[in-house]
Amino acid sequence: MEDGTSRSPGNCADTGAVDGEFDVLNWDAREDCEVRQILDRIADKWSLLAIALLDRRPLRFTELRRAIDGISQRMLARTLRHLERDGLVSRTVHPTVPPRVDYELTTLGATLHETIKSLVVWTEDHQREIAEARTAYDRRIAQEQEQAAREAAERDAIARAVLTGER
Amino acid sequence: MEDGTSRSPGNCADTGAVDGEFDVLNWDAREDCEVRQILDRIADKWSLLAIALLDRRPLRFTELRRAIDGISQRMLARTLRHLERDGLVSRTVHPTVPPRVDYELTTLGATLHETIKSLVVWTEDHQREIAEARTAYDRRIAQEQEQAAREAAERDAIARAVLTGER
DNA sequence: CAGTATCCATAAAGATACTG
DNA sequence: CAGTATCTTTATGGATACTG
Repeated sequence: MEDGTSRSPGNCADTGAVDGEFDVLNWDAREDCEVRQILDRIADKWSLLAIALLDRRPLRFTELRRAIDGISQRMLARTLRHLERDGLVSRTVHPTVPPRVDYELTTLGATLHETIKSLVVWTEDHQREIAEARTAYDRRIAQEQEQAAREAAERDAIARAVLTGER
Repeated sequence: MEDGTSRSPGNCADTGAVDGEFDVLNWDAREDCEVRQILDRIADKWSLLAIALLDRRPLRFTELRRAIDGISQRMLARTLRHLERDGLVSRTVHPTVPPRVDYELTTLGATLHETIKSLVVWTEDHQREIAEARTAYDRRIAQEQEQAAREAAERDAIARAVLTGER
């Protein structure tokens, strides 16, 4: 069996009313902070997709597996157990033959989905901008490398010329 | 040098106006979908924190390193390059001695921060609920295991009794 | 069907050392 | 200071076998 988050409890949001300016660099500073742990969990690649998909209707294990392209059986099981443990997803076993297990968002999970959705919507809205930024960046890097190569070649040529002259 | 996202372009949001019900399981189904790739990037553990921290003011490399507890130099450099490539963060080199490099959110990055913030706020708001859910889950699992152990012991006892009787 | 358990190959993250 | 290069460790994914 694999373990989940069994490290130190480490709650860090108990700083009370401190200086607002310094709080900035402190709000989720410590790694063992509970908020950081939760964020790591829900901002996870697979968790995000699972929650997004479960919003519409309950889904079975295999339905999720098919819907989330690229996830392994192991990772899906793991992700679902984590989400269940955090109270975001409920697992319902129907005592039928063959067995049927439905996963669905809890009330808590549904509230999370709202913010997740805004993230997805943002991504869709700015997809093109990001693609353009990437293209521009890659082009710039390529140009810089070419430039560096040219300069290196030039230095080489000068060095060779000097050596030839000295000879 | 490490490469970034250089796989197939794979845009999948071009399905136009299809059946809304089926679109659900298709909206980010394919792994090489551009939206999926962007989500994986921005929903990343470190990216999230970097963007959250950069919202307040520009920060230097080392400031970020100190502010994001637990991040390695390598991962910070990597994360920042990714964010820069995606046009979310700008990198400004000041030609001073010692060198000074400022990172700050771009306009695009600032819009993303809005949704990231809602995620962080959600986490803070529901931190306690999640903690309770975890405790309840862990307790339930422990009880189930105890129960299973008891049943196994009982079966053992019965089996032994039968064997004794047969003997 | 819905998993868990295990072994293995690979990829990502971490630690460390070194450079402009 | 702001990184890159390199090596090590850990996490993840794939395949397979096995339960209830």
